[in-house]
Amino acid sequence: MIDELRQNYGYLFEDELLKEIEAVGVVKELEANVTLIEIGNYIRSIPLLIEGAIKILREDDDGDELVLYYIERGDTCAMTLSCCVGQTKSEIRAIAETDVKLIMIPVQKMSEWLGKYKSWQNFILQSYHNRMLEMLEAIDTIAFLRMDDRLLKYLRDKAMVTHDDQINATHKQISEDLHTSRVVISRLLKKLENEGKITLHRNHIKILEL
DNA sequence: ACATTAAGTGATT
DNA sequence: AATCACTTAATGT
Repeated sequence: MIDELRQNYGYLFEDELLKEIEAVGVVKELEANVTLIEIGNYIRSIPLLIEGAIKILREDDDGDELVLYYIERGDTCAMTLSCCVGQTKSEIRAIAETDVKLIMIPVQKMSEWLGKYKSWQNFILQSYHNRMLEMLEAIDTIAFLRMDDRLLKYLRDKAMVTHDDQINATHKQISEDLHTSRVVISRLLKKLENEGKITLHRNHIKILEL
């Protein structure tokens, strides 16, 4: 575990902190599409991502989902942090986008380290900041962009996060992520295909250029 | 061969 | 951009 830690966080944290993380953290491996955090859950530990990607969703009153942002290697979840500190319920749902390996850190340690390690403090603050920026971007996308732009961004994000130019999702799943109807996605995807940016197949999409 | 599920399309709001 | 109604195509049993 210490090797994986070094590899992914070594440049961020000092040795002492890495050792503490090793002593107290629990490694977890999850398959794709497993729910890590459900809305309303209380959170008792902080995830540090080693491998894979996690998708953070918000759910509205009707139970419709909306993707807020993705967490990747070297990230942690900002929502988790605010929940832990405030001892409140989770406002979001976290689902493993790919197979995922992560280290869970108990809340107490995480706040203890805040005072103890400058690097940890920076890490937390930095990741909070990044998440904030991503959130703003997500809001912009929803409020100001039309569906076709949102779809493009979605495809780009998804390809980036999975490190693959093949996207395995049905039009229906995409439409649910983007909070729209399947028909609209089909039409927009068709348009992108005609523009030569993607090719469509049953159950997956191949990205040519974005 | 038949049922099921994914995707494509025209018309309407 | 959403919804309906319907078609076509791919896949599973």
